[in-house]
Amino acid sequence: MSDATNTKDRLLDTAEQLFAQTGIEATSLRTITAEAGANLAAIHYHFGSKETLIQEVFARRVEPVNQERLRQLDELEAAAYPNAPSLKKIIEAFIYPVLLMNKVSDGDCRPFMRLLGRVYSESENIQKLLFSQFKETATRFLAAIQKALPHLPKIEASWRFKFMVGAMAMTVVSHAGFEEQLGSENEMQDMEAIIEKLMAFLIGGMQAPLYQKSEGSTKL
Amino acid sequence: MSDATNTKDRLLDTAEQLFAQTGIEATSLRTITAEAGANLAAIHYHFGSKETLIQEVFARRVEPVNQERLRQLDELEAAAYPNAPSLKKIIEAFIYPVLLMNKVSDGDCRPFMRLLGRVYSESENIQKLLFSQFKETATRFLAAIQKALPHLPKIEASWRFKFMVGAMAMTVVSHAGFEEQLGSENEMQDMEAIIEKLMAFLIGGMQAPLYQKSEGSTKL
DNA sequence: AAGTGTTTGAAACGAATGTTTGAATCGTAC
DNA sequence: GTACGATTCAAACATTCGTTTCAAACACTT
Repeated sequence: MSDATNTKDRLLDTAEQLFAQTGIEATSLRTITAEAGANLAAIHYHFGSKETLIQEVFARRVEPVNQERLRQLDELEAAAYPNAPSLKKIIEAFIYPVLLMNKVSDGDCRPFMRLLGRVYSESENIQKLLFSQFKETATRFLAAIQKALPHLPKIEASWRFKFMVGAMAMTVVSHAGFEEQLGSENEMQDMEAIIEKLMAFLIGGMQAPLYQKSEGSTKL
Repeated sequence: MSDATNTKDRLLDTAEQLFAQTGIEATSLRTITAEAGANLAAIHYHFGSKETLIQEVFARRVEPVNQERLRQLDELEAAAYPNAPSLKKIIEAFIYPVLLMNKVSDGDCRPFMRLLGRVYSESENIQKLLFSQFKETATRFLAAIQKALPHLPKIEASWRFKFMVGAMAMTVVSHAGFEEQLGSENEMQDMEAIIEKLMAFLIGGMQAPLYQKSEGSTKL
C-alpha cells in the first residue's frame, strides 16, 4: 500500500491513513501492520507503544506547517518594518501553509488532513501534543492580528482568531471527505479556489464591526 | 450522578456525559452502567446494543435544536414576507438555538455540547445520523442566505455557509473545554457575550467582498 | 567465513470489550 | 395472595485489544 522503503516509514504512512479512515482508538495495531505488510511486533520494536506511534504520526506533519507559518510571518514583519503587516497578508501566512500541504514533496498529505479533523475527539495526549506545537504559532499570529486591527478590543480579536481556526478546520475536513453531505453541487474544486473563498470570509469576519443584537430576536 | 428517575434516562444522561469526557469508542458499557448505578445488562435490555444507545444519545439533543432553528426561520420568513429576512436575523436563527441549548429546561446540555465537538471523529454511523438530521436545516438556511445575499455567487455562499458551521463548532468546543489552550486570559464569559462576538464575525464574513490574492504572497 | 548488532517472525499473555443467558426481583392487575 | 409482564442481577461467553517473548533472518564489519 505504501511505497516507503523501510518498515518504520511504511508504518507511519499506513497508520496515518487508517487513523484518518477509521479513527485513532478504533484502529488496531494488527490492522496497521497487516496493511503495511509488517509484523505485529514491528510497531513495538520501532515505536515502543501505540501511544508513541500516534505522537510521531502527528509530529511528522504538524511541525513543518507551523515552522512555515512562522517563517512567512517573520518575512512579512521584516518587509513591513517599522509598520505592521496588513491583516490580509497575516491571514494568508496562517492559512496557506496548512491547506497547501499536499503540494509539498514528501508524500500525500491528504490522509493527514482528514485526520486533523478527528483530533478534537481522541485521547487527551494528542490534544496536548498538538496544542503545545501550536501555542507559539497562535501567540505570534494573535499578536500580529491585534496590531493589524488596533481599533478592535483585544478580547474580541482573540475570539475572532478562534473562529478563524474553526472555519479553517471545517475547510480541511470538508474538502477531505464531506463533499457529499452539505450540498454536493460543488464539483471537486482545486484547493486554490477554496482558499480564496475562505480568505474572503476570514478577512470580512476579522474586520467586521462590533455586533448589536436584533431588537426583536426570538429567544428559545 | 444523574438525577433521572428511571434507568433508561439515567443511562442516556450518563452515557452522554462520559462520551463527552472520554470519547465514544473509548467509553465502555461497564463504565456507563457503573456510573449510572445500573447493571451491565441494562443497556442491552433498554437499547439492544451500544450502537443504538449512541444514536439515541444524539437524536435526543439534535432533533429539538434543528426544529427550533426551522421554527425561527419560518417565523422570520413569515414576518418579512414578501421580502426576504435580513442576513443578520437568519444567522441569529441558526446560531442561537445551538449555543443557548443549556437554557432549556430538560437537564444540563453542556456535556452534549462537548460531545458535538467529537462528532467528526467517531464512527461513520453517527456522522450519517447527524447529517441526515441536519440536511433539511442546512438546505433551508442556505437558501435563505442566498436570497439575503443575491449579489453573491451561489457557490460562494455555499462555502461561506460551511465556514460558518466550522466557526460555530469551534465555539462550542472552545467554550466547553479549550479555554486554557488558546490563551486563557478570557475569563469564563457567559455564552451571550460569546455569541455576540461570533455573530459579528459571521456577518462580516458572510457579507465580505470577493477576495483578490496578494500580489507578492509567498508560496510554499 | 565467522561474529555481532539490527530487524522480522510466529505465538502466546493478560486484560478489556460487547453481548448473551437465566434466575431473581419488582410492580401491578386480577 | 397469586399470577404475570417488566426490570434487574450476577455470571459467563467469545473476541479483540496492546503488549511481551524469544527464536529466526538479515545486514554488515572484521
